[in-house]
Amino acid sequence: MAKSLDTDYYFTIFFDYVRQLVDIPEVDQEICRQYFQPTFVKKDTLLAEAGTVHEHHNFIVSGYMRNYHHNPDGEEVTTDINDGPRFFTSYNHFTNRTVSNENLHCITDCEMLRVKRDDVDIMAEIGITQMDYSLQILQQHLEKNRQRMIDLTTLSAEERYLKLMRDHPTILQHVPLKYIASYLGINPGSLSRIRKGLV
Amino acid sequence: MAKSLDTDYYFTIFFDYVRQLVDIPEVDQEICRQYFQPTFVKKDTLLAEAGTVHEHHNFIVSGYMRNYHHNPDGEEVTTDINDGPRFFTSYNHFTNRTVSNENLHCITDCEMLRVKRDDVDIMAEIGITQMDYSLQILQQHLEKNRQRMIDLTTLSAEERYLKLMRDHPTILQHVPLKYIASYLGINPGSLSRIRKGLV
DNA sequence: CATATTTCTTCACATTTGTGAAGTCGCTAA
DNA sequence: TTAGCGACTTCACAAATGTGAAGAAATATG
Repeated sequence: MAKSLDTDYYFTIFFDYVRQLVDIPEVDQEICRQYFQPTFVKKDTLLAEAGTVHEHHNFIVSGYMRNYHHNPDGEEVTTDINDGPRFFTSYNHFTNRTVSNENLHCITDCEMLRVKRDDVDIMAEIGITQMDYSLQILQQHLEKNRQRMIDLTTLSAEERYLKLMRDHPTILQHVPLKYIASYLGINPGSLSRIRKGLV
Repeated sequence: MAKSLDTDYYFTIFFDYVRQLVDIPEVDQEICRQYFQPTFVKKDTLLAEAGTVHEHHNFIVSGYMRNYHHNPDGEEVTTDINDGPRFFTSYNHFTNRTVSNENLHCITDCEMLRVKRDDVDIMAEIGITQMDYSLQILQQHLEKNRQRMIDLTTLSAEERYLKLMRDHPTILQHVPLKYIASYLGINPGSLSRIRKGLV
């Protein structure tokens, strides 16, 4: 019944995060403990690969991950950088079980809670809470996307970097600059010059 | 029972659109006909204003709309441009009934189906279909956003314009260039130069 | 129809950002 | 330790985009 002590706090962090949006009945919490698999992943692991069907829904307890793909020219493009706690999945391909074109890269050591694709459906059947929550979290993501698109269309490269620095200072300490440059849509050389100009 | 003939095709278009993602039982269709209000809006109408709580969920049957706000410098920024059929609502503020910072502007004459905020809840109670659909449509939007962010970070201004031209040629015929420029994150003068260079 | 207003274009110039080569630094593996 | 590799920086130059003013074109208004 009781889980091993050392991964207990995974769920503490997880439930605290979820409770920001919606209440979780005891029953549902137990279901989560049953299906979510505490996982430790070493730095520089490729958790899910482009060209495959992603089998897990991931919740980052701690650590830094990024999402990237290769464009038609073969260049790597980082589309998202995350520091937990947060869900981190390419919803579209995941729910439809289609081949994803994205790679999930653990930049640092990561503590995660993972749930298999099939188990998501089982959980959905058991309780409606999960669906309700899904709606909310999708909306939250949409809102974040909206802001990021506004930033990309209205801010200069330097302003985007400054904003990232202000809003997510720890990312800069953990994530290689080349990924940050790609995420911000800035050439690595240009980012270097921008950083130089700030001191 | 029967609706007036001239707005009947509003629902035809609406149901055809929804059916691309999910089946709609007859019962649900009747509920939709009951709560969705066919609306005709003249060109250059401000359908919903920043600083207010948006009271309607909008489905564009035909016409061109845009979403814009004013940034801290007071400059107008177009964040989305749509040609129907499509839903068009700032989900986040709508579902939470919070004051929106966005303006919904009908660029051309628009045919729409609108449903009041309160009625959305009633419909949700009646059937689960609507919720299931919401999940899907939110995911679809997320996917579109993702692609747009990729374009903004990896394509040049000219490439973004060319892509819009290729994927949505009719937008160019109906939407003033200043809005398109704002949407693409390009200075209107620069867009003019880019267009000149293409012939 | 004439006028006023808005949108779009054009231009010269400033600024920002990209590019590719070269160099520095630090880490890792043999 | 040393060689090698990847990440980051630096530089000079090229290219792309922004800016503001002026004018042309289109559209709205009386």
